[in-house]
Amino acid sequence: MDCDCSIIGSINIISGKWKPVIIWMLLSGPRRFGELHKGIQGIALKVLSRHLKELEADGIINRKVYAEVPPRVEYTLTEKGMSLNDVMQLLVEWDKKYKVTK
Amino acid sequence: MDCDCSIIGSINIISGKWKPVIIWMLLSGPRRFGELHKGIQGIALKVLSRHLKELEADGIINRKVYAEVPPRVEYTLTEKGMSLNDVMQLLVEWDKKYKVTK
DNA sequence: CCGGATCCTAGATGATACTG
DNA sequence: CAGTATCATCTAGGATCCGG
Repeated sequence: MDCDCSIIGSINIISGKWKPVIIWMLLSGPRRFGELHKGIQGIALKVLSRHLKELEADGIINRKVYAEVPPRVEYTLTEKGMSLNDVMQLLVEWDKKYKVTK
Repeated sequence: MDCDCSIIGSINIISGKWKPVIIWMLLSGPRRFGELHKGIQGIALKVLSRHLKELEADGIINRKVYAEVPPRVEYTLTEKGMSLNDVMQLLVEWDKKYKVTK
């Protein structure tokens, strides 16, 4: 293929059962690991952990560790991650328009 | 969850290794089963078949069967499917901007 | 030519217990 | 608190054979 690959690349990044939700939550501000876990109903710790690592590797989010007791880790969106806002908004609008989500 | 679900719904529809490519191909006009199979390098027949059924079930594409010999089946986008054009374009632009696809 | 039916594999997801 | 380790499960994806 040729023209199609550009779509696959971007889709892959937000593909994953929970990645869009993670991004969505971070769009409204920094979140700690525990907050994400609590906010995303039903996600397994392991999955959240791996998704966060993948998103970090893709340059979508930043991971900031505070050397405190108790430990604290905050996740924020990078500029690249922020730019996904448009895409997310469009998807939400599209969903509303066509009542995809029941 | 609540606000997040709207994203999951729309993501799920275009989630799948080849669905974006299928939609992308159909955006430029109707395609026959064989054309899609030939155009999408490396996809298995079964996968293409299932993806098409799912997309049809989701109301994204139409399946038109011609009672001819040899058999002919054409797939076209529904209005709902067409409306994904904006999303796809945005994804492509986003990819270009951030060089996601190598 | 267009797929449906089957079987198979790998990776994604989930639940629980354990560590720095 | 923020994960990792481990085990079980689930599902998408792929290959092949067969029928309309």
